[in-house]
Amino acid sequence: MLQLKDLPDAKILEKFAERYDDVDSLSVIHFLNILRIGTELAESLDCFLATHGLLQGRWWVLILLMREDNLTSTPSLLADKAGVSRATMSGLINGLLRDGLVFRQEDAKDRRSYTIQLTALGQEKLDEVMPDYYPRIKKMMSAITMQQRENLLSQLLLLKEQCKVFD
Amino acid sequence: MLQLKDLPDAKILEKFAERYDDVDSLSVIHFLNILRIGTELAESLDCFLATHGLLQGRWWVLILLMREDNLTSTPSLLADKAGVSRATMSGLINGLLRDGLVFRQEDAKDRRSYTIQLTALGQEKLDEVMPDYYPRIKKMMSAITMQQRENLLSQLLLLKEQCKVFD
DNA sequence: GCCATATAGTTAGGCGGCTAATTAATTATA
DNA sequence: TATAATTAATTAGCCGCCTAACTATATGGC
Repeated sequence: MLQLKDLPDAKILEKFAERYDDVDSLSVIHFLNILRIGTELAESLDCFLATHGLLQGRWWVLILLMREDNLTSTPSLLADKAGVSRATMSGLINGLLRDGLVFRQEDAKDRRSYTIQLTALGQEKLDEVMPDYYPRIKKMMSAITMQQRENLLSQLLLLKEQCKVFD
Repeated sequence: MLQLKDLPDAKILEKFAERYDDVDSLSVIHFLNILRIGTELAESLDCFLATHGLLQGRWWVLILLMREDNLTSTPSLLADKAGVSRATMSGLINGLLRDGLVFRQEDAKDRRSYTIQLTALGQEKLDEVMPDYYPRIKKMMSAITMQQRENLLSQLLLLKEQCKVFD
């Protein structure tokens, strides 16, 4: 994420261009603005979740469980889907267990493993958050037309493919 | 940041729409994709900085100092501009001091305060990183036309203004 | 001039993420 | 079948961020 608040303007970049070759001021400004706005959108979401006593990590675990037909998954699958390490998932699950939002069932077949299932309390938590979440997302996205959204996404996707410039 | 890897598709959201009203699947998918791509762009930058032994926090401090005519600033100004707390800036500055990339001058007027200045070594560090950074940014952004970039930014800006939906 | 208030920076402690090492169990192979 | 390799989860320890509390200094009425 880009925490930087004081983004460079053309004047500042001109100064840097005196010392360094190949400074394309507009590219830099555009790139940083994209990162900055992404950060602000994500911070808004975090802030919203906080009003429901949740952070992204735990919220996504609950949602990933609710996606499953039997409301059940395993720590390693959850880690992969949530995009965190297994160590981090251990911690997230412990917190959710402590609060009674999920419960743990030993796996009879593989004694190294266990499954995690959403509890009624976990479902209640989602039933509190999601009906507040979806309308807000709908409202936010309604700020731009469907055509604009598709353009936006396709252009972001082009940039994402260019992440390889940093390899 | 959106760490989630397994973004929901229309089928999953349909399932959620059975339980919750007002689920606009496309809005959710678009919103999460924007956050996800933003996260990936930021991760690429982090990864690039890591190859030069830097993380964003310290890198931005060096750049903020280089922007100044006398290569000098104060901890609190740096914290505001970098978008981190003063406590965090204390830690960043200590690390940079330890590595000799900045140095500290007491303020004769106000004994609570001091100034931080970029050292020759700090400048060398930037002279190593920036000539590697700018061409990559230029190359990345060249994936989309100037017109597309402006559209992209103006649409992202519209969404950013809608962050208020989460208040 | 003195005390209340404000301000600059640091410290302490918490949190969520990471990697690397560890424990325990399963699977494959010689 | 004994052992090597793999896999699942946890633990330990680090890092960067945060807030709240603290220290030291400066400032502004009374």
